[in-house]
Amino acid sequence: MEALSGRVGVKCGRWNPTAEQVKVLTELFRAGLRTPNTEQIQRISTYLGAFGKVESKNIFYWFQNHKARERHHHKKRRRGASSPDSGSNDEDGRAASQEAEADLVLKPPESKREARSYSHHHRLMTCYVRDVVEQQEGMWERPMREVETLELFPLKSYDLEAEKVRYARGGAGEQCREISFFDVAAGRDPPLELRLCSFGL
Amino acid sequence: MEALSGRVGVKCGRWNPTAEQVKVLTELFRAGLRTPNTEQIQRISTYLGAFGKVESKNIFYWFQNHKARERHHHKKRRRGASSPDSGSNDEDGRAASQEAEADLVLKPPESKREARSYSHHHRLMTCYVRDVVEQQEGMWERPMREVETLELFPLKSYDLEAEKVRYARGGAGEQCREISFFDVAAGRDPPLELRLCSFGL
DNA sequence: AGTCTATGAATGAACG
DNA sequence: CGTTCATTCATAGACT
Repeated sequence: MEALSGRVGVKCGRWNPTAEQVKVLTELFRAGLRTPNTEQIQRISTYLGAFGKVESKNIFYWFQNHKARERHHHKKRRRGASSPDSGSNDEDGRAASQEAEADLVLKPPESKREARSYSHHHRLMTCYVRDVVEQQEGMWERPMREVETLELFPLKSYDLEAEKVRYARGGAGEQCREISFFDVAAGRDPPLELRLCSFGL
Repeated sequence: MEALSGRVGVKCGRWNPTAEQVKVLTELFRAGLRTPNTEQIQRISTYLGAFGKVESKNIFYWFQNHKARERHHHKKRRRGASSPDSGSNDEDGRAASQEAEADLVLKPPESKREARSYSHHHRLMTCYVRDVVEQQEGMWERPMREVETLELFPLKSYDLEAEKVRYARGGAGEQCREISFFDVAAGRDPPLELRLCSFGL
């Protein structure tokens, strides 16, 4: 059976969360996290990175989608019986990854003002390293890594048009690599205590 | 086959629309409905519920898939100029019910849950007219021909917003069709919740 | 048997 | 943030 929970295809065109990643995200969501702020996203992203490749934007989208969908049709929870997959596809065919089974312990938001933390996700910026590996004739032996920051999400012309949205999509001859996620480096605990504690190892 | 479509196997794992349900959905689609909003979905779902078990999300997915696939199938468009007005350029691959569209007046579902008295009625389905758009080689991607809404029934002064049907392309050769839902409670006429009238051709 | 295909379901990504 | 698009996974039914 294609019960290969470990996702098949491995189409590197789109993030395919692993079972562990989904589990963690789901837990966080269940715990109440709805709109993680940049810092939280970073943390989660970093944490989940241990289970597989993941970018911060994936985390961002995941929560956005999960939240939006929970209310669209998942609200009509009635079936239960079958519940094809979705929520609990786990079954963990086999914890593909090592037993780095991590559980998370997070404290519920202390106060209501928690959601206020997030404001602009436009703030998110990523640094890409563009390796100009043009192996063409007359290539400028200039392997300089041009680092440019670009917005993670294509913003609309509404605001911050001050910046130029450079689309650094994977182009021929040059590959982009993400080296860092956000413009901020969290060093302390976020206001909203969200801790990821892994135990078992 | 499941001519009776009375849900034979009862594969509770996946919705299996009955012939009647598919017919209605197909008609609605061919009539121009592409992305029903929540309310419309609810209506359709309720209506189709008389023919068999169905959830709102099924309706949602149905339209989503139908639209996506139709479009996906429309990629090879490479027709050589055909007679102007050559309305019938099927393209539909599987031309479902290309003809039987005429006067499809759905019989009122007789289920215990009848029409609840809606204090006010409003047009739930927009009616749009789309005339034949012959696709020529270079201009087939005509934006949206501003569809216009027309009413058959004496609608009150409802806002004629017409939900800016941004995507009206697709089914080339679309004739004039009209759909409309209206609440039964509004009148003491026989409980007809959904009426689908097609004309043209 | 097995394979195709149509299509229901899901979800990542993105738009407005 | 609600909505929509694009891909993909999964499976019932049809065909050989």
